[in-house]
Amino acid sequence: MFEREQQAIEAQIRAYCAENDIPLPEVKWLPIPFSGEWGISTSFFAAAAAEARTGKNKGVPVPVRAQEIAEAVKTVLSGAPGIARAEAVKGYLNLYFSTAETARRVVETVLTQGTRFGAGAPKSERVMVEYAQPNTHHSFHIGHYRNTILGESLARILEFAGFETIRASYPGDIGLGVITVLWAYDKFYKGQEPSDVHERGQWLLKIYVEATNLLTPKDDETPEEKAQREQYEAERREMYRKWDAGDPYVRQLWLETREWSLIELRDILEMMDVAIDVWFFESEVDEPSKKIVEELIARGIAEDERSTGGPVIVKIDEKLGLTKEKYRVAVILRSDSTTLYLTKDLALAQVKFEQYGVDRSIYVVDNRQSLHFQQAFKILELWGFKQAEKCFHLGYGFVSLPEGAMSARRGRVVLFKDVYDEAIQRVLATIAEKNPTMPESERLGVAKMVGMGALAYSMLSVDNNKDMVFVMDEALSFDGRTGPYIQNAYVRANSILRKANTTLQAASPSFEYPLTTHEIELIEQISRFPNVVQQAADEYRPLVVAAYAYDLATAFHSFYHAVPVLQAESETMRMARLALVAAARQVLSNSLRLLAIRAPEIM
RNA sequence: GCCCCCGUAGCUCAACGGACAGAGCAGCAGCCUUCUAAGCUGUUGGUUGUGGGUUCGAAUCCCGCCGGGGGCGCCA
Repeated sequence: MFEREQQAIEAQIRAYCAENDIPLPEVKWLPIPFSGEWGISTSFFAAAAAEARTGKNKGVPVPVRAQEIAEAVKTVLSGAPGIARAEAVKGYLNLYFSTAETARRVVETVLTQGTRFGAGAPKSERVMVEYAQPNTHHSFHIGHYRNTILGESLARILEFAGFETIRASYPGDIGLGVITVLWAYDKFYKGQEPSDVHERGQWLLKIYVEATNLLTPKDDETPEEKAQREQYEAERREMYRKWDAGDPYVRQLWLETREWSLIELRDILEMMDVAIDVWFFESEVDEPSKKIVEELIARGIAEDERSTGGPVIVKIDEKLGLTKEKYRVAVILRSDSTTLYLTKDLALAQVKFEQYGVDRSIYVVDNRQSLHFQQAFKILELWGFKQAEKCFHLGYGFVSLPEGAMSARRGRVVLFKDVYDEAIQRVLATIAEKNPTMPESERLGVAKMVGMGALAYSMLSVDNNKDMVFVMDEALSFDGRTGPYIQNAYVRANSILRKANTTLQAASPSFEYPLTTHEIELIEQISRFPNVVQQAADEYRPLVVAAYAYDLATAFHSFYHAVPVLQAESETMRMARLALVAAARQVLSNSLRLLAIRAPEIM
């Protein structure tokens, strides 16, 4: 927040250490815990340890020496600008800010910068985030939701941190699963499709499940059943072959059914407030990827076993000279010369870097595919694609259900649309109970925002790489550490400001009065936001923002409960607190936005 | 067999290598003539799976083990 002062202090510390021959590795600033006042702190353990290694001060324990240094530095720093007092405790140097000045600067900065408060300086790097990769001809389930909300939040964070960000969606619109649906639809269901967008999408999923059953060998199969199944299997293969050859009938059938899925997907993305910049389709990189395979064969990286009925493979470990198996052998073309998921990812990487000129490419895809991406990136490297090192797989734990893994085939999936509908119903019920005076015209809109807020937060408040079990009652809880709790803080702030009926920008607030600990804590939280954004962007972790938003909301709720604003005892305090409330509302709004959660004006 | 992820309070999860490991839920006790009680305050609950190592300092980094999940030649 106060970088200039902080740097000046840092320079003074360095100067002191240099004069006294104390090696100082780095100055790391931390907020002072056990608050009640605020400030920054740093420790001298590293310096004391480094000094001990040089042989100086033999026999003096490091913590003791660290405390000595802290005390010495403290005397040097007395009277530094912006610092009310300094103390040396247990090897730490704590610098307490002067409260009135700090409070004014924090609040003013937020109100001046508004929606841009916390944003990072523009970085000259273009980042692509790929997420939202559901298969077409299926329905969007809660696992796809985690992927999409994670990717969207990450994209918003990176963008806000200053990176030029491109959001990419990569629906799986071709592959054996898609062909399976096409085959069954064409054979058994053509012309029977439901009219509702979502029902139609879900209907395709039902067809997929049925078709898969018809095609899966059964234990007690009769010879007739076996013959029937093999006949179906042959038809499915034939359909894939025709698609691959560009057969007009199959292609038309495919485009039409694909569009049903895409219509549903676009509708869902809109519900989630997600705006994709670039749509890639697997089918579009199908042909280009075959060219890469040819090149890999020609250059001896891939081995073509098709003449003996085998596929085209890359023996990655062998090419890298590894003795232990790590990347293994990857199949990059089926024996019938059709491409695989991996094949297409090779071409897609090329498109991203060469056609869209990105500097970095992030793939938000669940952890189970980590081998796939390691293989893809290594093959690209072997191929000589130098940006391979700029590809990053952001894995996350998959979502399962209390009864086990989701399985479309067994009909055991939780569809996003069902959760969405349920969320809205629950919020409407809660509104009826808690805020019966809310106008009817507002209710649905608020219910959507709050319901989606609860769901989004339940996903984003768990670290990416952790698996999660989806339980409706937990995901749609409105109490405690949840999205609605944060939204409610925003609403309460908004309510005060609405009733204040004053314009704030007139005078700059004065905090020249004894601040309560609640005000101090709230200002402390507000001032953390820019660093939080930076950390989240560096680590690719929306969780950092999610945790912060909750802490900020907690600080606000406590403040709200304990500190009168409209009824403050003096006009100065009233104006200062109104400004603080406005600042808190702004930062709550900014952090919710990074989580792709909307902030309702009332709830 | 090899590779990846996870293991922290009864449950679900946090914790830039730093000060007393924190929240929510569940439990218990309080707070609505005052800005929205979707809230606030207090309280119960821990040998961070385990054994070593590195470090002034380890839940965090390294190695081994145990337990759970996932992946491993023509699914995506």
